[in-house]
Amino acid sequence: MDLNSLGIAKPESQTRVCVAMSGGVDSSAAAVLLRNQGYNVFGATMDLLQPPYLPPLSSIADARKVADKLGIEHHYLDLRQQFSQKVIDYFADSYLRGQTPSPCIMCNRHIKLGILADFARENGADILVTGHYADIKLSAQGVELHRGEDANRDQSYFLFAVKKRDLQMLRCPLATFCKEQTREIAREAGLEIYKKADSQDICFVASGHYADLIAKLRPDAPFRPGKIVDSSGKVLGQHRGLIHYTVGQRRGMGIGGGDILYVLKLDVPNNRLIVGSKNELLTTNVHIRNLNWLGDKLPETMLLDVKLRSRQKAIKAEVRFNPADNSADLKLLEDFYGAAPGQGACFYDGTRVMGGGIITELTNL
RNA sequence: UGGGGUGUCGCCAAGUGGUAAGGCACCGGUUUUUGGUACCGGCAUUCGUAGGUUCGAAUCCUGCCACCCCAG
Repeated sequence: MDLNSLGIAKPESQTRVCVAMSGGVDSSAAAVLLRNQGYNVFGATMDLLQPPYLPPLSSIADARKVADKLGIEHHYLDLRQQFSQKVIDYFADSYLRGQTPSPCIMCNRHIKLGILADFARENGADILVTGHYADIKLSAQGVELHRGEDANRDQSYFLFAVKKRDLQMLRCPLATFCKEQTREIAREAGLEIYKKADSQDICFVASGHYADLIAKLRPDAPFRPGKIVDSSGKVLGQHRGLIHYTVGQRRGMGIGGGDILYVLKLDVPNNRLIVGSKNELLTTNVHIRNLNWLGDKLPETMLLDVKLRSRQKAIKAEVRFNPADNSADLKLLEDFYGAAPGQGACFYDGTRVMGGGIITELTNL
């Protein structure tokens, strides 16, 4: 039996596809595409937000309208509790430790894939489709996750922590379209949402006010002003509370007169912000935990390209894996400034995402 | 009190008669499924102050003020 366009050995009409429908342009267009190809499509919309977070922007209603218009089955999932635990709690607790969380990575692992993938399987789906901009390639060994063609829009970084099992059923059909084409698909299908604005920023935080949210959730977080010191301990100024800073940050310290200063470290126990020159920010070794491997067999060591921040280009690194505790040590072979604990380290072998982990410690030489 | 020095944007700092460089900070923007980085743009009609000389001064002269150093 030949494989259909989604890599399943069944006719389209018997291939059941769950589309994660946010109510936005991308996921709606994805639903259009698959329905038009004759797949047995159903939509699932996750309800993620509840007070005191941002209101859900009417996207659930939009998703339902789109499903109706397309004439496909639609399911509503109330995941507010799970989202709050797996993403928002993680986000807040990370700040308590003086780290810089990547909520989108956790959301993709636990919610958008994780729970939703389980739901899709329970409802007989062979495939889960999302609007992510990343390239899924099928090989004899299974599904491979690759970078999206357009490096500017590539979202593969945010998917490295997805469970291998969930990745097997993931497809991202938008990876070959540009945004205009995607909108056109939605418009041609008669969907009103075709001109909706792109989403951005953290979905549960009003732009520019994440500290307010943490203050509500974790009154014990490091909000108190304290000293800004250089690496020798010399006091240079006052910070507004460690919560407002991240390693590698340059602005917001208000210290002028000398060279450019960057945040080197958040010293939570002493409530001090340690700053220094760009040279001091150079990171040579990074330790990661929560290793997620998407390749076939975990090697002992491997030369990989690693992306340590979403918008930073990948650099070469020698990675030594420690399967015993699911960690890895990276020796960076190119200059990298400002790796921040809490951020994701995504591994690439060429265009393929091999997995990654969460940065916990740095060594600057 | 005597001798010397300094006073230019929040900070550092060019500029010694021709009509205020630059850096840092700050602000704004671009990029963006993480408020980082990067990139772009803005930012002293005014040079401690009051007078004077001059066609024209932050730059020369005088008084005053402030701070610093040495002496006492």
